[in-house]
Amino acid sequence: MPMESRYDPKVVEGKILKFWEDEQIYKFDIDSEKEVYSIDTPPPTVSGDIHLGHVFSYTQAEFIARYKRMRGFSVFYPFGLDNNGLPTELLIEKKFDTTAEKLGREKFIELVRNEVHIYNELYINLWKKMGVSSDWSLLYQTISPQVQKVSQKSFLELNKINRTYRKEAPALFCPKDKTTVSQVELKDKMLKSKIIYLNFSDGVTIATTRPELLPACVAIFVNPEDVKHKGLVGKEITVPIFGNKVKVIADKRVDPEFGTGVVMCCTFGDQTDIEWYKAYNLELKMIIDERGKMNHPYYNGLKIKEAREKIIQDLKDKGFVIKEENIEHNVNVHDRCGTEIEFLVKKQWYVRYLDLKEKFVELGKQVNWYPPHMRVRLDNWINGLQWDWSISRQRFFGVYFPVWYCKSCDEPIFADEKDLPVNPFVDSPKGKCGKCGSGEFVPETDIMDTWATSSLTPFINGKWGTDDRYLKKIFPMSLRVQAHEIISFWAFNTIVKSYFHMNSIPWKNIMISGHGLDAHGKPMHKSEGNVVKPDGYLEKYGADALRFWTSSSVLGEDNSFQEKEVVTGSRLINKLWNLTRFVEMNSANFEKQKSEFLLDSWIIYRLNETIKKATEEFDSYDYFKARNAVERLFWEFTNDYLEFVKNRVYGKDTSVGYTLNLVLFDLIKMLSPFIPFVTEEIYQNVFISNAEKLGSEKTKSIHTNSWPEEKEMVEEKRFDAADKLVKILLFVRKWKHENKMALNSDITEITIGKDLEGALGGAIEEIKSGMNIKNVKFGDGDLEVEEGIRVSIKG
RNA sequence: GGAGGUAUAGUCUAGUGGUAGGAUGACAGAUUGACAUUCUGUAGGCAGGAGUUCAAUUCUCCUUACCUCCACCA
Repeated sequence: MPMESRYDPKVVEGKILKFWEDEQIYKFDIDSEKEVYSIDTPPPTVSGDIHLGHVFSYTQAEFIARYKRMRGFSVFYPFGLDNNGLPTELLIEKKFDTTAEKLGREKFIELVRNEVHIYNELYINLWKKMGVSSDWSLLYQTISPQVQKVSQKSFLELNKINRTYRKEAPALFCPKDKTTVSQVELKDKMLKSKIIYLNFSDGVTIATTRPELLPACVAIFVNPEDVKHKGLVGKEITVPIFGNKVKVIADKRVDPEFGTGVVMCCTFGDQTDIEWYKAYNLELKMIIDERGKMNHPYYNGLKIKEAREKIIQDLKDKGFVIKEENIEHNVNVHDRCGTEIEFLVKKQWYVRYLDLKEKFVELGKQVNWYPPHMRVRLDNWINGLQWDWSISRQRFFGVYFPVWYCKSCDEPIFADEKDLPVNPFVDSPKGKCGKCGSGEFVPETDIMDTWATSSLTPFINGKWGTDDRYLKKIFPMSLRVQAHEIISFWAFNTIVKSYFHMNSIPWKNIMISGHGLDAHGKPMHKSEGNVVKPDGYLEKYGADALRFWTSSSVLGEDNSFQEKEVVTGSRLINKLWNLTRFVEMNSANFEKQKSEFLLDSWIIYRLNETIKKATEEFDSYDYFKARNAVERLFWEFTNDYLEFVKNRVYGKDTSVGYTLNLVLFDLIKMLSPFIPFVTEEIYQNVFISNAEKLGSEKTKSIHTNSWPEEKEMVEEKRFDAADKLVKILLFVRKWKHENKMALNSDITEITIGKDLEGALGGAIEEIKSGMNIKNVKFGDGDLEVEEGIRVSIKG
């Protein structure tokens, strides 16, 4: 088939995509006898915000998938979408300028469900266009009933093995919007405030910005290193106005330099209060209610700010105030309305795992980490864990707990596994409360933490509880791919769940990608306005060229996006295209044969070296080093070897035809994981008909063809001679350039050092033909090519 | 504040205990029997300081800057 004179990615990539889909090239066959290679990829959060950073890390896994497929594995490569979480909620709230609270739970959920597919399509289309070789029939979504079922099943199993419990815990709460909020909805804000120095008993002075919380004071803290206050530890101090006594405890979270170095802990004024409450098992005194009003009798239902004014006045009147200062400090406010966040106490579900820290570290070590140092982050995270995993979220759009509570005694009732997935707002439990016999129930209103579900991706992919054949085939998965900032969440929680459910590590290998940065090396953030969208570049240069950029740094390193890098990619693609055209035009007819030419041995030897190197690097997930090796051979092949054998090509020498096709086919194969479209097009045009002649199977697609194997060995001695020949030819080329001669002009005579006569004496014709040299002789060379190689040249 | 990472030509990136490789841009030249989205060549670089060593860009420590995660001032 004659090739088009120009390669147009816009036309070809669309055509190839359709071909892949029609022929189901990437279909996973559950019944295949081949060894399975299963990949656990991150389901991107559907937030409407796709940028080149995503493309960067996702395609890195893609290279591996394609490599493993060519190595003969049955590759299980599913894709997922994480669309059940808060980002999706916020996306829809923003689009319709509404909130879940305004619309009401059921209406809101319906709206999200109806809208989210629009965004799903954006993601899927982009990944398809990028050439992601997933089996799209394996696509999962975290809002789907199947995934909810897996997630609820996991919860029930954890409950069965006594790994869940319910406990009162603080929830973030916005007193203005009267809603619970999540951590990602917070932002820092500098606020002007007053800090009041209060006189407690025993000569203790405490500085506080929240005097209204005084009735909720449950303890007093000092730093253990603080010499000034060492004597206080263990004493009981009396709280002003309210007169109750609280203990003094030493804790390193206290900054001895701030205020007076003595802190009161009120449940709950801020994050530290919560930590202390948990760490020291302190009494709980909640004095702010869900409407943002004080419910302590002292305040008689005042709002927070009014309460502050009242108590300050009261404290002043009674002489407890020593001084007040104006300060500016950072506080957490609700992103949407700027109101200072308060804490509420709600009963929430936890997964008990604090007793297993050592086990988790050990499991982390059983996984192979690429790059290895990334494991340290997991270790640090696990070792620093201070409490169990809270999996309740006071939001709307997510996986429901399969739980109801008895209306009269609050006893939890769990759903039956065979009824999953359940919606506790719609479905009801069967029978009566096992504790009190009541028949009335209320649903759990919280939803599960998004990590409680996404930590189950191996189980979701394994169709756990639906078609366990999958789980048997793919678990533990061969590879997890993810970015580094979520090691402590996604990677860790997946290890936790796999341990509880399967007593196993979830995957054998984990590959951690870096971030794609903007052109100035800054991370892409919406708020910075430096988010680079892929679409324009995809349109302009095609997916192959864009993938060239994503493969241009080592695994785990960040890489800044440079359009020029994409241009470099498209030049390589263009060169590859034209090289193939040249070979096809001149050497379409070749026969397998042994070549007597030194240059042929040289390029075959180099090919073998490259295959070996690329294979090794790919096996350790170092796609970039593999690419580098292949790229180097590619340029040697086209700029050096091909130029030196051109006269043989024009002379229709069939032995050069065979070598050209043999090397080029392997080059195409080795480049195909990186630039899958153009290599497929070349394969379909040229190599599919010659595949068998070149020692490969004739497969439908290059991507299901075999990874190259090393060719017949070239003796070291023969390669050494060939390598010297190449160096001499390169030297002559440079000499021509320095003497302002055309590269195809004639050289009268070259004299090669006599000591090389043994090695090169039989290759006179090759030397002549390689650089258009009229006469070659051996004798004394006056120019040094390199140590041991000397020549003289007559122009 | 804690943990981890990074620092290499104008720019983007490899790599090494002993002459630092590639891309891109710059400059010079060649070419029209595949390719001007070509080819050949030239110039240009290891953040700063201390230490270990015969030898440090590489190993150790410190400083500075940036990135990620965690914590965050009562």
